[in-house]
Amino acid sequence: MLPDREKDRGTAAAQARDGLREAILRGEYLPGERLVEAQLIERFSASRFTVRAALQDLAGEGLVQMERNRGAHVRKVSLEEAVEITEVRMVVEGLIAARAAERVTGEQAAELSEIGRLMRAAVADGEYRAYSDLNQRLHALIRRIAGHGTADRIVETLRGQLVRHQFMLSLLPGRPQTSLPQHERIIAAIGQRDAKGAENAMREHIASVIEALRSIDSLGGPA
Amino acid sequence: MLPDREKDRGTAAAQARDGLREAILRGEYLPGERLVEAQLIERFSASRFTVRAALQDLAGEGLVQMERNRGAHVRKVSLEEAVEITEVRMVVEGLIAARAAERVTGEQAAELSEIGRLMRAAVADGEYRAYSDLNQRLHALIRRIAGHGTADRIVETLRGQLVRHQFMLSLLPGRPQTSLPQHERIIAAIGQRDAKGAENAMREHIASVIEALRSIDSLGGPA
DNA sequence: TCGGCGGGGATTGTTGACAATCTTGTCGCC
DNA sequence: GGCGACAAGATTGTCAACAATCCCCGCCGA
Repeated sequence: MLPDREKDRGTAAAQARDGLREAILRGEYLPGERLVEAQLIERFSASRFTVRAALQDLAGEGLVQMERNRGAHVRKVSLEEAVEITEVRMVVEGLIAARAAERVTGEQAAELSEIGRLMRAAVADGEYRAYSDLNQRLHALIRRIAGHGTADRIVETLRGQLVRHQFMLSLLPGRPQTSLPQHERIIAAIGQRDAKGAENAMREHIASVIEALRSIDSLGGPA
Repeated sequence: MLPDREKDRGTAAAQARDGLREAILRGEYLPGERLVEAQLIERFSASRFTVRAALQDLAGEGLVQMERNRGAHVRKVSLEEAVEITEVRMVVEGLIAARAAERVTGEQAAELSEIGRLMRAAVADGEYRAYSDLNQRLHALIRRIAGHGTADRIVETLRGQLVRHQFMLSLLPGRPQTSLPQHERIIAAIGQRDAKGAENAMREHIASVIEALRSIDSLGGPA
């Protein structure tokens, strides 16, 4: 989906694009906020040409929205859209998990188990920030094991569109207790090279994320 | 994934982008062929600025590949990539089919059945071109019923990257006989509002497309 | 006081020119 | 005759200026 971008790392255009993406993902620009070209020019010491190219790229990734003669805004993702995006993530990460189960090596399986152990420890100690990091590491490792470039790019793009919602998710009390056993099932299935089981476990996991997403809204959701 | 583009329909930029996309999809520019800006400027009577924007957009869709200082090429999709892309399509269209089964109205179910009847007739009469068109109509209708914007955009983007391979698929003798019953099962499951069944039927159908894709290669594949 | 109507400022859209880079063809040397 | 360096041409990368558009604000009349 996304084009390979390894070719031009370091150019002004790439720097502006990556810098702006980071800034948006970090929450420096809030959803709906206007991205004025002149400001970005100053911030990234780039020309308008470069800034516009960066904005167009990020529009392609779904992070910003451009309207003719009205400029660029940080895209606002409604709850409904967030659910849709997560539904797609559910099936694509399911595919990734299945493929990871088919291709996993012994060493990689051990790495997965190690993450699982760290996760249990983090939950037991109430270190939710660490747990959240491990969660990311787990999903990333599974994707690396699967080695599915197309699915990978899509998931990465979708994830970018959700950072804001994901962030709120991690604040939900009780989430780790819910997701820990799900993660363990995923790890176990991949370790046993059980493709179908891994896919199901991953889908159930993300399905529960969708439920959590919905519950966020009902208790005074995003701004 | 793709940004909404209804805002600027009719502008020079949109015309260049859509025109170029059509040209690539029509096979007017072959995979690997260079897209020289000067030529495109003349062809679409657009400025370089506009042409570059169009190229960048299509790069975001995965149709063209841009390399710094080396210009834009029509992206070449290897068999392996084609399989990957179709695998993702398999799971995402599965999601779409499941959702279509949940939301289908009586009228829409009748429309689906009608397409099924026409398909049977087309295969019986050996009208494979008509069958291929019906195939597209069927998938499009299912997507419309599902009303899943995010999944829709992704499938559309992926489909674009495969036109060349899809085209060859339709030439495979015996394909219609294989896929007709699969289509019938999809239609039946959606008609019965059987979400799980619809998803499975769709996935089996596209899984068989993947097999067909692989077999194409083994008998003297794409240039 | 409220609603329509310009005017001014800000912002984006577009163009053409110039600079940097790559590709190709040729020449000279080994 | 083959190989590498060089130069010319082609192509893309970047920029700054100009034109078009929109939005907000104050003004006028009902």
